[in-house]
Amino acid sequence: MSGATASMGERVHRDVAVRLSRSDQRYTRQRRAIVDALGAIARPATIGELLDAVPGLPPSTAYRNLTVLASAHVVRRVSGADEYGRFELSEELSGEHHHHAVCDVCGLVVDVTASPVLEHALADTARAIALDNGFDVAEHRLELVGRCASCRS
Amino acid sequence: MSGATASMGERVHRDVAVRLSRSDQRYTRQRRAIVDALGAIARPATIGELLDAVPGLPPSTAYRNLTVLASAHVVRRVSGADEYGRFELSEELSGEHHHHAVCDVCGLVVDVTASPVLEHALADTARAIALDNGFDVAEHRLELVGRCASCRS
DNA sequence: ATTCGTGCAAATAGTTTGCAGCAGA
DNA sequence: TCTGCTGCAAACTATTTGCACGAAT
Repeated sequence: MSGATASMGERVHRDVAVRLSRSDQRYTRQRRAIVDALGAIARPATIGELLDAVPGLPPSTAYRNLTVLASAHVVRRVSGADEYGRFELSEELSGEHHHHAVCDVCGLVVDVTASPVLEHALADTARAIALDNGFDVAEHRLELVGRCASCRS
Repeated sequence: MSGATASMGERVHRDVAVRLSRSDQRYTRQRRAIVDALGAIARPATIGELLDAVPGLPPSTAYRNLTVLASAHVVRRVSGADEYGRFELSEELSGEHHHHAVCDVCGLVVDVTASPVLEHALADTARAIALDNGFDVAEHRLELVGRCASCRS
């Protein structure tokens, strides 16, 4: 496996650069570092985790850049069980549609993927429920709540 | 319909009292007011909404009581699109299993219910996905993301 | 009576903003 | 070069805590 130090695929960085330039934004050292860190962590990360993962990244810059990256659809804001801002690379970038499993003890959030068959079934059900409720739905998210391995004691 | 002023069903209050006494907690004026307000609002409410709904409720008391009520399983903490603490009565109390539709423009969260058939299909799918991912799942939540009526402009 | 809840005010933590200097396109 | 990003520090806002008084069992 490639280390967390190595930058992630050039493809991703190129993609990010394009998305940013669309909004007249630059792809800078810190933004690159944030994207790399999110790629390395590989699950929704809190601001605190990001600050730890990128030494020398001041909170103000982190917040500002996450806002910018979110509006450029490079990252997405996720909410877990507790109230901490969590961010992950957008699905368009990471290339895989996934859902989340949330530990109701420690708040950890991990990614889970559904097989195509299950994903299809899920999408159908979500669409039907939305229809029944007159909601104009763009997207569905499934959250599995339970215990993570380390809280299962 | 019964007004928002009237206290909600006695059954609910009795149930809350029992749950609280189990943890050696008292069912006080403010806790009662919070339960009534959540019942009247009928969707996940932010702290701010609660403070408005219950005149004379100081923030400190609201936070403290919501924490107590949450650990007594009277209310549940919910997260929406933005980062605000939101609370709703627990499903065991309100008696109905439901999901949430989140407006990705204004952050409003409303309850949606699924027909028994759809709910069953959803539960099956969720269980299968959890199984595939080796997650010990207690509960599933579906979130529909889209636009609420007033943001649909 | 005794223990816990309440409300005020002060303390904290998380997040946002102003501004002068550095860096990317 | 020219505009926008960065980092520091100050400002805010949301949430938590200490403490003396009032209320529930």
